[in-house]
Amino acid sequence: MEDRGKSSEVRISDLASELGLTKGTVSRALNGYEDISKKTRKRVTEVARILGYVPTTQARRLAMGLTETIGLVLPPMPSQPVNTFVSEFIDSISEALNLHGYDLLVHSVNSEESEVDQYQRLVHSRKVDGFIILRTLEEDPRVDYLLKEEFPFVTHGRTARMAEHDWFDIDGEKAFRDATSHLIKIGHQRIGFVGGGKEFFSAQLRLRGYRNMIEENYYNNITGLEQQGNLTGLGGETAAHNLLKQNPPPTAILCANDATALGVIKAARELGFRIPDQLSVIGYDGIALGGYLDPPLTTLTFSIEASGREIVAMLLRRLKDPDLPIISKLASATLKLAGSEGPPAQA
Amino acid sequence: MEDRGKSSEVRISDLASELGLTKGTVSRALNGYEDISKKTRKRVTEVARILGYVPTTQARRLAMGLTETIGLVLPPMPSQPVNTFVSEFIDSISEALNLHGYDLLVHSVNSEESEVDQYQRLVHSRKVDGFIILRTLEEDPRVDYLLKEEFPFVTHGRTARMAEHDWFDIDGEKAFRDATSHLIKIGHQRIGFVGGGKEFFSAQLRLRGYRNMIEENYYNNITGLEQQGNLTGLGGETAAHNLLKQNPPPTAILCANDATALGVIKAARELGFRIPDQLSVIGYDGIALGGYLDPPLTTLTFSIEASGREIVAMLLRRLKDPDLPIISKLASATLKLAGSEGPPAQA
DNA sequence: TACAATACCGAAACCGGTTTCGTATCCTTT
DNA sequence: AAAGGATACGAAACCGGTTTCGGTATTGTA
Repeated sequence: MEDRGKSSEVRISDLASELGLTKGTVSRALNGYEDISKKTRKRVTEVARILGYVPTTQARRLAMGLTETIGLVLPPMPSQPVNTFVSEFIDSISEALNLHGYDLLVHSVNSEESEVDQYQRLVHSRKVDGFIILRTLEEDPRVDYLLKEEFPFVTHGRTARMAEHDWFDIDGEKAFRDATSHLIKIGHQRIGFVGGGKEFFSAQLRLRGYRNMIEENYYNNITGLEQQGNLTGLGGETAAHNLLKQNPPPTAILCANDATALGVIKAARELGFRIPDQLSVIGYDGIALGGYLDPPLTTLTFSIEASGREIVAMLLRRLKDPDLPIISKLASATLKLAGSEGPPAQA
Repeated sequence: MEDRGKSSEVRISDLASELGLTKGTVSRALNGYEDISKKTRKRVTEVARILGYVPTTQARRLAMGLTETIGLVLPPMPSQPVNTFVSEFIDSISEALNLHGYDLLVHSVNSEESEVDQYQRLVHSRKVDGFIILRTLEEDPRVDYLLKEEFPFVTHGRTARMAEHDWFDIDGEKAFRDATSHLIKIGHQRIGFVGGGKEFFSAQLRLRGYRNMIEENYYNNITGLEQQGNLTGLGGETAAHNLLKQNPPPTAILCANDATALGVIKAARELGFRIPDQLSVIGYDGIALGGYLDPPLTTLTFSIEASGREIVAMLLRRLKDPDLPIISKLASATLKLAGSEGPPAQA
């Protein structure tokens, strides 16, 4: 309403001379210092509004010694079939950050540099106050580096050093206990599992949940049903082939994520298995698209948006008070029954 | 190799006093000015390396009067089933930008503010040098605003004012001519179309391609086969219901994007149509997940990564030379035949 | 040997803000 | 009426760099 067409090029000094004040006074007036008379403050804010003055972020941040920016370095994505997670996550954290006056800086690692180099550059050039780390590994070099630098960050996912840093994670172990338990309850005995790489800690925890529940139910004499995947559709396909060629084949397969589940389903179809009659499949992630499969994908789901908000809140708390003890939060996933799982066919 | 454990807090003044020089001299030495002796320059760079000096970005940018940052404001995403586009796009543009020393700032619009407000804030606070705009509308308020401010930007997608601004787009019109032509060639006569909202210019152009090809082949007496969708799975479902309850129903349906196609396929299945025997479906976007459907989705595809690189190149050219005439590029999509389309069943 | 040219660096202003400190004016108090 | 304390603002330093300008020491030339 008040803007004058072209972008306001008005600086604080312009405002000051326009008002017959010094820029220091103008700054204090606008920032609510108590040593400014009501009358002057009103005059200043009024003229600032009319002239469309907005402080230059760069200058303000330099003077105050902060960046108000947090960094997100996108991990290299190995041609995932369904990366919807990343965009939703970015959306949610940027919204949460913006709400608190923070900006989100997104970097990606080019092929010539290592991932840690990217972090190092951002730290040294002081472009960000902190990081959010995605897809943690059990032994994570990014975590090692930032801990060494004592630089603030929060991970999405735990690591071997989780006692030393803030983290947020979904309780994948419990989630897979639940899913396994559900399958057992409806009658399955030979339940397969397709995991992620050993390096992904979260995927390992999901395996642990599956394995514990299997052992608790005395099926531990049934072996050879664990497959190492890589969290992609292709990995799911080959793993499924390995499982389904067994005799007898498993009647259900749990997958460490939905992408893997898609691969498993594809391979199962090609081998002539009907889902869910001859094979139950359960994924993990809750990608929206699962609902459009035939049958719709039963999966373990959680709110990406809530995760993002929570992580941002944790990071901002950390930035405000670096001496806080480690913060962590374990949220839970819920089993969303759709159509890709059911009782096993009668033998 | 040379770093000293904790983050380097060494400033240019530290470096200067360490060397017995002034910071001006150090700055010039590091930035390749000609009035510095070889010997001094070597000494400076050497000590800088040992101390791990890296210039503070904020200060450098303030002094030089630039931000080296470009902004991306995520458009509100109405629960899209498959947003894989956004993450891939972000990945590619951030990589391209980083390569040229630019940063990517991602904002999202919270519910209380209008989208244009978000742009306005970023412009006035001088956080970015330019924008990349996604999902253009035919009448796009973001474009109107930035043109008024004479602020640099490149759109992904055309607008009604495309003659006045830089843009990159996929030739959706040609793509849908191709797809329609393909369907006609394999024998289809009743070909349906499910579009996007009227406000999305690109979706309108896809409709135009479809319509032209239909008319050229004298099927223009066949009407009522165009449906207005909204680029989501749900929209596809309802549109498909409308089309398939006709008598006779279409034997093929073209969809303005893959999400819509998923909805169409789901609805078709529910109504008992076998794909592709009784109904051919073709999407647009080339989402990776299409390959995991049964049957795999035939779709019009293009390289998101190449698009991102191209758009970044355009924007950087624009920033370097604001007086350049309008730059634009129309890339083409290719029809990726999979399994969701085929000859119509014999009548 | 004297002088002009050149090479090299120091000093200081500047970018656009914030913040500390000092002081003049005003009001209150005794 | 003089002293004391608030009140409200100006002056200046500061954040961490870059860039212009000017001066001195060194070299080259006559």
